[in-house]
Amino acid sequence: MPYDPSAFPPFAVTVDLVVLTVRRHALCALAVRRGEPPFQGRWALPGGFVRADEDLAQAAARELAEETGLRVHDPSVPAQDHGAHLEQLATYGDPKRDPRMRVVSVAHLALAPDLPAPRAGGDASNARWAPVEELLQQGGYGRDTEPVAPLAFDHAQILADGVERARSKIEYSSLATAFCPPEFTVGELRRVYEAVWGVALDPRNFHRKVTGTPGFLVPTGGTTTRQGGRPAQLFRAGGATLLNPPMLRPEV
Amino acid sequence: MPYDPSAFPPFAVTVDLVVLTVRRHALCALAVRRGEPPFQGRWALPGGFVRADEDLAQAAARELAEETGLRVHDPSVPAQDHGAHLEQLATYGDPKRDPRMRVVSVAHLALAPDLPAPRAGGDASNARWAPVEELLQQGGYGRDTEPVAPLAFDHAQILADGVERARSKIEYSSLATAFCPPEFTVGELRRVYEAVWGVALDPRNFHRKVTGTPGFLVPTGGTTTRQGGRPAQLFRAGGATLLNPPMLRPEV
DNA sequence: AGTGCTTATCGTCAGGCAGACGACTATGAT
DNA sequence: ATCATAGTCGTCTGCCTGACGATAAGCACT
Repeated sequence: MPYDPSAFPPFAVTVDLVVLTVRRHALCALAVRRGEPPFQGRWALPGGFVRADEDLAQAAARELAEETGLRVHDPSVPAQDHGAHLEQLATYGDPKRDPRMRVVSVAHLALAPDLPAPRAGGDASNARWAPVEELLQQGGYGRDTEPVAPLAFDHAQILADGVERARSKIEYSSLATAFCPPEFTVGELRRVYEAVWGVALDPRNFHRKVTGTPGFLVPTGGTTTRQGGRPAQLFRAGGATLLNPPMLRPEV
Repeated sequence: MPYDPSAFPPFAVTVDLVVLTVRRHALCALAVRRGEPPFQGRWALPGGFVRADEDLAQAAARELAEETGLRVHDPSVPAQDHGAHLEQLATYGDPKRDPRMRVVSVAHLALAPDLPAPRAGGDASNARWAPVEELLQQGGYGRDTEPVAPLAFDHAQILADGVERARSKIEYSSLATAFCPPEFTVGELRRVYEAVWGVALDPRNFHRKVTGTPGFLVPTGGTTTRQGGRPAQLFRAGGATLLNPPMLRPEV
């Protein structure tokens, strides 16, 4: 069968981003306000079309930089100590997910430390960090007792999948450190787990677990007192990327 | 910005399938021989274009049925006791992955019990089950001391990702039962783990683990002796889909 | 300076689970 | 009858976790 362009239907391919961070003890996602139909005025995940000469990961990294200014952390650059974690999440291709045309969206998951105010192409009022609980509740009320419309398209599903991926992945990997600044304390790391999982963890057992896992944390020698209380040792993420045995998420 | 078809480049979207099964104590994948360029005559993963009105999962299920005759197991049909497991794996979209045009492929992972001879549109010589080791070794020799060409396109990467997904997912889920017939013994299930992981497991500890996990296995009352030796109890997969604590994969 | 509050860090103890492995059972093959 | 094969039940030891007591070292008061 020779190459026949009419043998397959054309698709538009986009990348959508679930960008997560931890702010004020809550897991938050980046949302942008749609300026055009469909779903005009509603909140959505950031994203855009994949360009003709671009890999999917490149497109996701480009969109992430455009929306947040974040560079993606590249393991091949050892000196580069900052930058977000970015990974492919899943692909969504329901024929009716975009009323305009057939769009297949390759969703990506990005994890970032707490950032300054977001920018969406320079317009701050059209982008915000919102607690994922608030974005996922359908037709409820947000923090300001302001009615919240569901996310545009199937973005609520994408966000839920991204949050679930993050929740499960910090169990068995060092991914939680992606939410932390380059140097952090055990308590700050514990608060990341608590925010992402929405549970309280025993500080003593947590401390034993993370400091007792070889290669997970590397002490930098410094201490800090930015949390109040007794000064805490500062750490950097160690080379170990897998956590074995995993951190156990408490039952329910 | 109004809707402008020229604002985004057109893509072809395909689904590719990593269909895994366990045959003769080895993890095998379904491969089909390409009948046309590019990569004519080389082995590849089964797959095809997504149709205009089709969801991605529907397209994958359709391709799976066309290649193997397998129906996908639908949890909403309780009486249906056979059928493959099918899940989305990842999406591959390098601009040069197909020399003809820009193709984004949404790979899916399917797990099936040992099947009769494969069929590829009725032509058996163009489809086969091959041990994944054989398909993944680059330019080596297969079981018949016959030189093996690498898989077409980026299918070696896709297969490797699918195998890795299967290997890790049987740790913490009941997915290994998808490789078994509807009724199976503890030993048969253990041989699945051994084939997928490529290790030997202690039969006594394995038996204790799987029979001691509530809801994982349900005895059917019958016994069988198809493996030789003492007759073994027959089980069906229980309702538990998550295995907690997980089955531990031995080190290295 | 002292008191109280906060957070960090170290220790102890009991229970659960996994790895190693012995022992016994029930079939088919010779 | 004996052996080979596979299945099933126990035992023991070590590791890890959850629960929680105790101490350390800062800050904000008075």
